[in-house]
Amino acid sequence: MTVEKSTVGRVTVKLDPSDHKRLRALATTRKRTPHYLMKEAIHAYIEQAEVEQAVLEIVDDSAAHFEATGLHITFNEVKDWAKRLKTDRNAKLPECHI
Amino acid sequence: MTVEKSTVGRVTVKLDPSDHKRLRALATTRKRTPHYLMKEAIHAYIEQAEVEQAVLEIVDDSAAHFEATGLHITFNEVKDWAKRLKTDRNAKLPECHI
DNA sequence: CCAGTTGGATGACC
DNA sequence: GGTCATCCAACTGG
Repeated sequence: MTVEKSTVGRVTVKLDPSDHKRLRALATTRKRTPHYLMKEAIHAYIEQAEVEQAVLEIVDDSAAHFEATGLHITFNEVKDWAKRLKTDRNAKLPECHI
Repeated sequence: MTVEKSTVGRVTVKLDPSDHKRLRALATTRKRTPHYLMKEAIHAYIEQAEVEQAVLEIVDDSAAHFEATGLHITFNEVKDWAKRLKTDRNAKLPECHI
């Protein structure tokens, strides 16, 4: 309507034909459009990258504590923690228990 | 090299200005060009996506076993296993020990 | 300086 | 919304 100026942010990404092909294949498998996956890829990458730095510091520091104390945590707790990091970057690891 | 120049991979991804801005900020922090990160993002996404399906199946099946037996594994082992999955999708979880 | 490649935006078409 | 094509600016190797 009203010949509006969409001018939505388009960014031309130059990727290898191999990547493009795999992207399309993935989209077909997921019943999604390749473009949707590209947006997801960029969006996810940014979120991960921003959280990445925080994770590396927390993990490295916490991991050393686990090995030093010899404590163990359940695999389920590790997964839960990792998922919470994506939405709560200040989420710390749960209590360590034998 | 077959003088062929058939439109090298150019994929225009329409993303929000917020994503584009964050992408540029990330590139500046990493001392890389924004475009390079975009390629990396798509490439990494494909690799992860292909392995994702395998991980979900293995994790779900293995996780149930951990909870059922009540066994625990070290956090370090979980990290090592996750990293190996990216290059070895048939890598199974290490021995469970109390 | 020119050619090839990367890096980035825009217009057009489906 | 999704996809392709073309042009442009900059850096790089010869």
